[in-house]
Amino acid sequence: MGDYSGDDDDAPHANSGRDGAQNAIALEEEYDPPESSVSSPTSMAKSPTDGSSSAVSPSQDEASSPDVSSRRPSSAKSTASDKEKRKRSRVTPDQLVHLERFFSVDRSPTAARRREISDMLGMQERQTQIWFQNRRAKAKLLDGKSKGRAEVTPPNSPPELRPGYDASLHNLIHENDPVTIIPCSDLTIGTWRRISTSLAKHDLVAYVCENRRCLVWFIHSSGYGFKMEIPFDIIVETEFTNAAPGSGLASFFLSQPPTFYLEDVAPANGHGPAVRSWKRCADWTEGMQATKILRHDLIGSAVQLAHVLRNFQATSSADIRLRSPSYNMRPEQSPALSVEAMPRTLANEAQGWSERPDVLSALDSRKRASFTGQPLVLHPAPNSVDYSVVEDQSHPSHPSQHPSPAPSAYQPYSHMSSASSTSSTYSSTPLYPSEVPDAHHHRQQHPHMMEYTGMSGPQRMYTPQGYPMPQSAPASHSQFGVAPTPSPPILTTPFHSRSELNGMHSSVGIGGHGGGPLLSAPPIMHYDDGLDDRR
Amino acid sequence: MGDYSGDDDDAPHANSGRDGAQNAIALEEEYDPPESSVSSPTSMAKSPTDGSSSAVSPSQDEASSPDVSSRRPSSAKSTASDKEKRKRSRVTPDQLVHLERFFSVDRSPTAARRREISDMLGMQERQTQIWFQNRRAKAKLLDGKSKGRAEVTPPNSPPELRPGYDASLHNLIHENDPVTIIPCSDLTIGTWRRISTSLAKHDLVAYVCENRRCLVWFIHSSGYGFKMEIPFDIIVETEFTNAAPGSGLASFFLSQPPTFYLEDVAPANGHGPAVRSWKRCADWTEGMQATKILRHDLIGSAVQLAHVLRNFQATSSADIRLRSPSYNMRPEQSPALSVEAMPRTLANEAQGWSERPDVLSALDSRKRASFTGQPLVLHPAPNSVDYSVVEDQSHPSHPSQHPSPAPSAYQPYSHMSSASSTSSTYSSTPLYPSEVPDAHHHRQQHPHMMEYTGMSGPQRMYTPQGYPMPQSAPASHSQFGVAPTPSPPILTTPFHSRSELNGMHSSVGIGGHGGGPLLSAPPIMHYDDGLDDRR
DNA sequence: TTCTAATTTAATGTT
DNA sequence: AACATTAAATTAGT
Repeated sequence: MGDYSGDDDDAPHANSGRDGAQNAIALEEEYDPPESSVSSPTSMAKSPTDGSSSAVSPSQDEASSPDVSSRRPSSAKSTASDKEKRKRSRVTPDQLVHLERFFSVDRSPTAARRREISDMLGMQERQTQIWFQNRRAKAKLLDGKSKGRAEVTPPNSPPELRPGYDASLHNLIHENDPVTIIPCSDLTIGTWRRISTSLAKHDLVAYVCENRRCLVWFIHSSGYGFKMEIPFDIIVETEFTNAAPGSGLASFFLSQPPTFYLEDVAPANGHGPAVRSWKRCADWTEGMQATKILRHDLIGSAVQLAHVLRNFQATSSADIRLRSPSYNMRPEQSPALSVEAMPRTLANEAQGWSERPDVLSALDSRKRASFTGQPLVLHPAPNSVDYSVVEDQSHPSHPSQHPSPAPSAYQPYSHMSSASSTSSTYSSTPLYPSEVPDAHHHRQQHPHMMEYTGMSGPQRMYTPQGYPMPQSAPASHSQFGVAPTPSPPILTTPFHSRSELNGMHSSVGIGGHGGGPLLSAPPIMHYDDGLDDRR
Repeated sequence: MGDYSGDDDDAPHANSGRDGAQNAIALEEEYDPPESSVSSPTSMAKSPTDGSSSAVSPSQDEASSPDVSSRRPSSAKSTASDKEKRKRSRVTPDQLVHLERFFSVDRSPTAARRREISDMLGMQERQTQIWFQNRRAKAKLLDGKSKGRAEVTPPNSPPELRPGYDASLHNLIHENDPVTIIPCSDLTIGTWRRISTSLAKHDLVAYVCENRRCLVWFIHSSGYGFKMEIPFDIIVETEFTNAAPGSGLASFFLSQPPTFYLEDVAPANGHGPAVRSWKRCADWTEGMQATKILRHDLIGSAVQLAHVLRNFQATSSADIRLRSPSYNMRPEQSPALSVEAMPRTLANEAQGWSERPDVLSALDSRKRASFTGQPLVLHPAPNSVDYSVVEDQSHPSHPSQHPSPAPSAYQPYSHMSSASSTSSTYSSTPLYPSEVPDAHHHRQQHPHMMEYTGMSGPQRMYTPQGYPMPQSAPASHSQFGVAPTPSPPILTTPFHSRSELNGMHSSVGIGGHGGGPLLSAPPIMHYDDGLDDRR
């Protein structure tokens, strides 16, 4: 009855038209089987030992003696050294680093993308494919596990970082100091906006580094890591507003622009598995807005954000005013922020971010919902809510955290300039072709958004002076010969739009598939002068 | 480095359209009512194994008395359990056994046939269809692989069993002892004849088992395995004649009937995947001719046969006379055996074997050509031809195999009775309705054929006495309730004529589609008393 | 033992 | 139906 495809009728498949040739996928292309042992006659299924994936074997020596050339451990595959049995190639540590990065960007790369990766890393495509498969399986297992745990996690437990303590996340940000993760979903600076696709993907991570006394926004885009650090000392004011239930908007008002970093991956040069370090660089936000606009809006876990802000109040210097969390959970009731509250998203979309409209709109609506919540009313922090100190495990939390100095009265920032000055400011440094000043103006229609939008004077001076602008680096500087460097995280989420927007992979580079028009901005290149990551 | 081709070209597959957003969901498929299906609750990936095995596991007892209920591993539980995404059902071991059998008969069953199978096995039709698809893919892969390997095989290598060492073949015959395959195409015993459709299908396999000191004819028909074993010691004489170039006819003259076996498949009783064993049984040849006619004619590879015969000479007991290979390659010159030499095929055809006349006639003409070759002249074995011992690899051949007791002089069998006695003999046990005594008489026109045709006395005693006749087993004894067991390999090749001969499936049973009139013989049933396969 | 590379199988989607 | 591809499950190797 419910036959699924007509399909009946016997097939006169005399064709055996073998070999699409192109595919090669497969199951072992290259069964070069001089004598591969059919192995046990027990069952035909059992003896897959035959030469499936020969080649590759990254010789083990490179584990210890790392030689950059390890990238292509098997380039001269014809060595014939391999007897037969050699199954199980090992992925080298540096290969692993990159694989993990690629994975964090796109868990299911297309065949074409896999091929790129394979070329870059000197792996067989089959290997790469299998690696991703297994990695996906592992990931699913892991976050299935963590999820299962999360469900079991008592909701009353203190808002420390998730018990899960995502190791891959910490590997991603590779900070040497302990950090406290702040789950977040959305970061907005001016018209520049970054949306996290899912918490699991870690494309947007906020965290606090107590040791270095700074807040950090980490962004993972196109396989590369970006971050900006905000020293506690330049945070002049914070605001907190409840948005959706459980979710809050924290606004940080700075006295100076943050410091920008870019991940530098030295492919196992000399020895040791691929050194990744943070290199200081120029503002990589679109239009360098983060240099000009000193207000940062972060949407994330209400309790965690509240806790972080409260902590600020305790530890940061004198002029910090904690505007405090407000816990009136009435998200739908206050239409203070209408849809127009987020006009910048429209601007972003106008820039060509149209792929996956379904997801986009979904996220957008979610975001709007966030902003339709409580307006930015300032309440004093309810002391009744007592959260323990949020600390990274393995991190000895500072015992005395200056138990909340008396919050002084709210004092608005007088040094803010008008919106008009803002527009003039950044139009004077037209570094990004994709820059859209209009969006900026548009945004200013809402008072909450424009309030701290413009800023003048001293901050401007700080901007890209000693630090390289992305465009200035030579293209040949990339790690791989293959049109390498990532585009800066201009905006939006890193969507690997399986795009078929044509064969753009050759020109766009590593993480660039699907970037679309956004990638018209010149790629950021690594810059490694004396500036190294401080710590 | 031909491994990943297409490397050079710039991946023109912009088409590699990955999920186009919308389809990603695709959960809507929901192609079936929540009925059967093993349905592993998706989340707990680890457990499906236990679920399937435990649910199905035919306990020990029902291995002997195959319970029909095992057919539906999930029938009872099917109710509410399958909540969510019913993914990845697993085919149970016993289902698998039967699927493999069906597959061996017909790789591409029609939709109707699939439906039968699905019903029998308690699978969804969709599952069955997919299983066959995947199985075909696997088969293609496999024999593509083996073929590629076979081509590499040096043709100059000694006529040992092919280096290919067809694992599937060995799986098919599942002998515990090492064996030496004798490629062959045609086996004739009296009017009973078995033609191999192609070597690849393994529907007729001859092999030598040195350990057990016997020759074996293995037949795969209708998904079931049959074999008869001929102990070296009962081979009183052999003949060899060249037939077509490279092909020879070996005749074996026995002192007793061979021993008959039937494959018994115990569907994974208790644990372990489906135990297949050889059960002794009654003569399954048409009219039990193999019990009465002690001459076996085997056509196969000349060199291999010659080698085997020569080996006999060395290892077998006294009264064996090797009539020897004659290597006069003059196939066309001796019309000693005319077309009338093979009247039995006509008889066979008269019995209704008319399907696929194209193939039949083709084979027939080939066979005739074989017999028009050198007449059965007996030459001494040319010692100049020295073949190394044919042994299965990985088999430590027994050093001392009763080093041939002193061969006594050839003594013709005096106890053989006339043809008339023969007819009376087997008419006294009219077990096979389809038995055709006429054919027998007909056959006797040829001296070579009639020489050992009749036999009496002791051999008769050996016949189906302690061994079950196929008919004697109760029909309910089958594993499936559905007219289960195979017909004996009455004659001819196992042709799965996608028959559409109408809905005969309900009565004929598992492998029976397309059997046509031949299936009028009652099916052989499994018999499992104390007799187990010896080894 | 755990982890991971590789294999096998059921299923899906595409053509 | 073939074909490619994948998720799920399993098998091994270190």
